[in-house]
Amino acid sequence: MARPTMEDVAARAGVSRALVSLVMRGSPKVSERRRQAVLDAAAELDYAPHAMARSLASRTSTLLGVLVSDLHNPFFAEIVDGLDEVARAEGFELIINTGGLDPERERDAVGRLLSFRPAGLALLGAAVPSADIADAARRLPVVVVARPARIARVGTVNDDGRLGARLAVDHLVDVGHTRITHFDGGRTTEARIRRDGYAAAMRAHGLEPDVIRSEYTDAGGEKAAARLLERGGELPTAVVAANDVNAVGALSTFADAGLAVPDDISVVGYDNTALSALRRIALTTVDQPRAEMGQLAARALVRRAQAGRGKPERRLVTPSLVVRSTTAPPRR
Amino acid sequence: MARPTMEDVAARAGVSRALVSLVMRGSPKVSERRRQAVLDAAAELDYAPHAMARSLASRTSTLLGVLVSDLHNPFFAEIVDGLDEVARAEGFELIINTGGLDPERERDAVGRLLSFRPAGLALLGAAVPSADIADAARRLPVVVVARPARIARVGTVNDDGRLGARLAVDHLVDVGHTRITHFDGGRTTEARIRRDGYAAAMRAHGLEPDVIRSEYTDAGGEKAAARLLERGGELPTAVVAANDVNAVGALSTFADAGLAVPDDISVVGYDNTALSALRRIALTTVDQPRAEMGQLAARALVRRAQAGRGKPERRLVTPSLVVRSTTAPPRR
DNA sequence: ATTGTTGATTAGAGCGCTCTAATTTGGAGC
DNA sequence: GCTCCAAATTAGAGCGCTCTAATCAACAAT
Repeated sequence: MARPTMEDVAARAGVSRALVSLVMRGSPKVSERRRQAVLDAAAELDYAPHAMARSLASRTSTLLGVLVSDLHNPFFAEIVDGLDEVARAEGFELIINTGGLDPERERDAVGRLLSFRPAGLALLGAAVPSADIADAARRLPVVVVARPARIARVGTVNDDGRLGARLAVDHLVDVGHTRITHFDGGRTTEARIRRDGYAAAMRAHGLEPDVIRSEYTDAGGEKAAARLLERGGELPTAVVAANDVNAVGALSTFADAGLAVPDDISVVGYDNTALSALRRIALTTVDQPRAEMGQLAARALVRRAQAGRGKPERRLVTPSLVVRSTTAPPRR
Repeated sequence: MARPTMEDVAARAGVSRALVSLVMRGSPKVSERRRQAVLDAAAELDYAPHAMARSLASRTSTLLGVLVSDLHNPFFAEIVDGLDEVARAEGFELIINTGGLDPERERDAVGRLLSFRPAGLALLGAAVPSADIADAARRLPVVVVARPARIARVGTVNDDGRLGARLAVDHLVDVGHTRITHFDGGRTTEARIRRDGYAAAMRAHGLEPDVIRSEYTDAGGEKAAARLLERGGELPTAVVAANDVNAVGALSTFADAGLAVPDDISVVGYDNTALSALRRIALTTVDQPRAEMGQLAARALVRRAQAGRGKPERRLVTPSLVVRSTTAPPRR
């Protein structure tokens, strides 16, 4: 059960502990003969360096703290995939906590992550109070992903939600729609940006914006669609939903009401999660490059961790439209 | 940037380092007066213990290593949620790596996790060679989740796939089906168990099993359905799919072929992922209690980590049927 | 005052490693 | 053989903490 230490390897190889350390770190200033001896001894003992001891002694860390608001949401899971990919390549490990969008719990989670003195901290769509983020950013590189924020020393990675919303509107206008309603994502900054983008795009086409308050869930989409139907008056011919699950909720309600999609009404989602690609759903949607966002975040942290200092970047990735089967010219 | 150490707190509070250590660990044998002094000093300096130093000195760890084959799959993400919940409650943190079902890469990932000397290791649906798992199990508590395995000293948490498959078949037979085809999940042990469960259940009802080789993906479901249609002869009236995404793939193909679900053909999924609950999909499926599986795994690790020794458990959780709208009596 | 006794506090070693500075080695050059 | 020098190796301190054993304080009992 007790694993061998560097001391054991040194004894077996007939060298000093320091030499074993050099070999383990791949130092070039070790003679070939000794290196082999050490490597052999290590292999015989099945030795592997103790990452924590190493970290403590070298005052460096190969840990990246990650706080995910909701792992269960595939959107974040795919960002974590991107983080993981870069972390692996750069020799870092992810230490993950979830926050569940509860500020108190998220503060605690951040504190626990920081107690490991990680090399950097990534917050994915988290609701941690800005003041705490700022505090953390004084001690280590921090990057906030999928939540627009301007906090001193804090890097961000977001998609250009304004552009994304415009892509959706432009596409619908292109195929002939003029009455386009937006189901929004609620009170978050991200939702506000998309909503503003939608409104600006509508006005640019000389059209009247029409927003129904909603949220980033399946049920939210159902309710918003129901409200739209109850509202009376002329129905829009297209809907720009808050995100993919919201769109799928709307799809359900429209189907129940006997409305055909896309013939009676077109629907555009947002995120391009795996969900939208299912042929059964085939949702036209705005792609957010999630893996890329995760990669950018990880690279930013690694870079700043290694460079000692370095100013945080605010990255805006470019969304793109993916046209599937839920949009078509309006029936005239 | 340099965080205060226990030494700093001790100096400020006018006590020894050891006393600060006791206070930080909530020891009862500290006078109230000193405790307050230490707590105040710690607060003033914004001190927080260094988890790695603590871990090194105490020869214990509050890290649980987690290897996820595919985080992007919501099934695993929800298991991680369960792990995270228990870990948080018990004062542990998760250190996560993904393996992508590539045995070589997974071996490496396990090695990296072990270099942190975690208190336990959870493998979620991973493809790590059994020999490596056995090796790891010699050094620390290991639990394999969602992958039936019998390895010395290794705990497991799985659902009873045989029962799950039977639930699906029984339900279909109950509502009147007799020609029921299974799209299987390929070569994995889990898939074999479900396949055997399906076949046994069919025979128990005096029916002939009929399996089409498939896999745990959307595309796999589409292909299997296509093969079924091309095969000619009388079509089955129901399909037990490998899992939810496989079922959704089948749904798409059936829709394209003009087959109505559930009127022309019933479909049952497996897993009860969020996907199946979408009203647009409303898939009848077998629920695997994923969060519970994660919780059980975490608890098993924590228990064994704290108990020193302790024999690994093999837990079998009970799946249950969730009837939605893709199953109905066959048309006669 | 002296002696116990119990509870509170601390000294000091050590966890497994890295890092700096010092020492040793092995030739090259004479 | 001897000197010098660069390359190879090592001694030893120290990272921030915990743990054991020893010391100290306070107070009741004699």
